Amino acid sequence: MKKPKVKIRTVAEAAGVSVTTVSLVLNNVASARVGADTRQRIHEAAERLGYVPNEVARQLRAQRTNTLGLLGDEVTTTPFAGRMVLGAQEAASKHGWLLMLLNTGLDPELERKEISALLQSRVDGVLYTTMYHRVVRVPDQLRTVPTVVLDAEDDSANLPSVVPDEEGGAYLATKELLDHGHRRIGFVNSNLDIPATSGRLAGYQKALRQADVPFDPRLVVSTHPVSREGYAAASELLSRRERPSALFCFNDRVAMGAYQAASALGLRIPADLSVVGFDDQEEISEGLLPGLTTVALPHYAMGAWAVDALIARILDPNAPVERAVLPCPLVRRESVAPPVS
Amino acid sequence: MKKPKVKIRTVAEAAGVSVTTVSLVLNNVASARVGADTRQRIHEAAERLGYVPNEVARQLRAQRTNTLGLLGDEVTTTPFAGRMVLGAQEAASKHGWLLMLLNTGLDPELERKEISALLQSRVDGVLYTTMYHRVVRVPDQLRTVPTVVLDAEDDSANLPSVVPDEEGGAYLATKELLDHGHRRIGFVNSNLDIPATSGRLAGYQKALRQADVPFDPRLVVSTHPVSREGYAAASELLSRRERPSALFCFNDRVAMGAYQAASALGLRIPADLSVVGFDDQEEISEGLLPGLTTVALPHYAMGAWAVDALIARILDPNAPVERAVLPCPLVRRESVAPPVS
DNA sequence: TGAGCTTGATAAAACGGTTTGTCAACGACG
DNA sequence: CGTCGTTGACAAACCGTTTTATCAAGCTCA
Repeated sequence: MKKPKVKIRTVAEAAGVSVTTVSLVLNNVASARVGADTRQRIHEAAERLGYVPNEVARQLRAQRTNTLGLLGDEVTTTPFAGRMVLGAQEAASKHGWLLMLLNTGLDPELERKEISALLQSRVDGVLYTTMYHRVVRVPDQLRTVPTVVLDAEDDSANLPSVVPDEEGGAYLATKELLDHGHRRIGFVNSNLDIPATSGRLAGYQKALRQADVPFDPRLVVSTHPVSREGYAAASELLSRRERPSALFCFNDRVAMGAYQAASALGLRIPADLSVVGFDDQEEISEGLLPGLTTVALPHYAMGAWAVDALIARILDPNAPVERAVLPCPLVRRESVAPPVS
Repeated sequence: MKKPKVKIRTVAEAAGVSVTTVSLVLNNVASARVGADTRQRIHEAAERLGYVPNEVARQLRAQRTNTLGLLGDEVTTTPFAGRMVLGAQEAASKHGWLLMLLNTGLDPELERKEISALLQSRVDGVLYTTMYHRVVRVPDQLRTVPTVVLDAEDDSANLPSVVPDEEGGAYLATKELLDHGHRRIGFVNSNLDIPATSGRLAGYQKALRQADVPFDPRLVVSTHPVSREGYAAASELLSRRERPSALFCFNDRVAMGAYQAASALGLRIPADLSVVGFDDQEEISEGLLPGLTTVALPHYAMGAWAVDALIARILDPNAPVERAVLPCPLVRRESVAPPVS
């Protein structure tokens, strides 16, 4: 229970040298000239005493904390974003930086003060993130600290940001179905006003166009993108006289509803109906039978990219403002097969 | 782009007083005697200059960071644990503390040094957590810093910890089925050697005993608790001559498999079969049709409890070592109904 | 022999706050 | 009129590092 706090001075005295010398040696300062024997003694003393430098003192002196703040609208902990946080965390760790969690609550007035106070000199930069891809207004208080927008785009467009390539992902999904021979491909889109809605529609259309399949607006239905609504939308689509042979679903939850709709209609997947989802929420995509072919959101990669970009900006404030759009890879499972001819 | 760094000295000069006085006034030190007019001037100056104290300097002086480390085996960001992190984060925030994220990677040797270095004086305490409830050996390096074990129990049993009441949750789940009149209740348990397996079995048995329903071991099957295996296990159970009228599933993923098994066998839920899950993973429990009645793991509450306990211990190292077992509430949806008589 | 390098090491000044101890001025009181 | 307590304010020490500037000693070379 004793805590004789070994500080740098302790080591210095043990090695019979000055504090300066210890610091120089332990930090491997290139310009320092210290005899080999002295170095030896210092290292030994430090080792023996179990010396670890006080990081806070260091931070004060260096005017840098090597810490990033992950600031989000309750996001940070949404199950969805887990991998994004992980990507950020591991990237930070790779650079030797730490990640601090900050949730913006609901009271913006209160939050404003709190955040700027907490941020003050505790973090060198901020990852501003949202629960899902959208356009945000970054709080003014962040103007003073290097910031990167994660899984979102700021309206002013002068901050680095990283978002998923919604269009590219939808293109891949649709193309996967086309490549298997499908021509009547239903699309259960969302009815939310977010980039994913328009982006995925664009990707769907692009793939069709490229395959010379005429776009039929009647095959596209919009709905609130949850399982229950997906069930309803898919049921409607699949009950038509000329039913689609495949369904591209806005997300995995919708796809889950589609599975249930197909089951209710006696349609087997993928024999009678092919389905592709979006998001790759593993509880769903892996849990469904058969496994759901879907498009993965690059959460991990986005988190990592954002951290890299942020640290780059901290180190060099004049670094260019990049706005990344990361690819959404197709994850093949068992829900796609050629249509019955 | 100017940054004339307003520090406490700036305020002092602006108000025409000493640094000491500014500190005293701004921190509302009770024992300080400062004239009302002077206070006024200081507050005005601080406000006008937008002064915010440098937190790092403060930490150095106070020898305290008011920061907690959330340390886990990749946990911290598992979708599952999102609400746990949120609970911890919000509790910390309530106390005015911050949360730092640390993932223990895979290389324990490397990790050891890294962690102890990072921990050194950057955090005042550590939340040691795991992906799911189990017994862990807490790394030695944590012996030096106040630690609370979250969603796990340490083998030495001398650290505060908080875990879900597996038995109580299973009891509630089973009782819910019994209360609806079910007597033949199948239990698809996990085959993993974790507290949840034995605890949930105990709860299941306790509920049966209390309802005077004899325990029939043939109604219990063990399997790897994922959807696919759940499907197989449930199929087997439901294909028996005397099939159970209800299924208690180890977790929601298993329940998801059970839904699919029921569907394949032409059994409607809840008319022909009642199902209760465990975990309340909302993507599943809310996504299934009908909604899955399940037992929620108290992730949020556990996170909050752990933070409260940790801060209490930091403030008073002699605080008693509590080991909490938090209740798992039943979440009713639509998957339970009386059996067909 | 002394001027000038080089080597090895250090004292002291930051970094930006908090806290302790001291002190001058002033009114009250004996 | 001295003494004492109170009030209001501040100087200086401290927290644990890093870094700059300085210095003594030894060596080289003219």
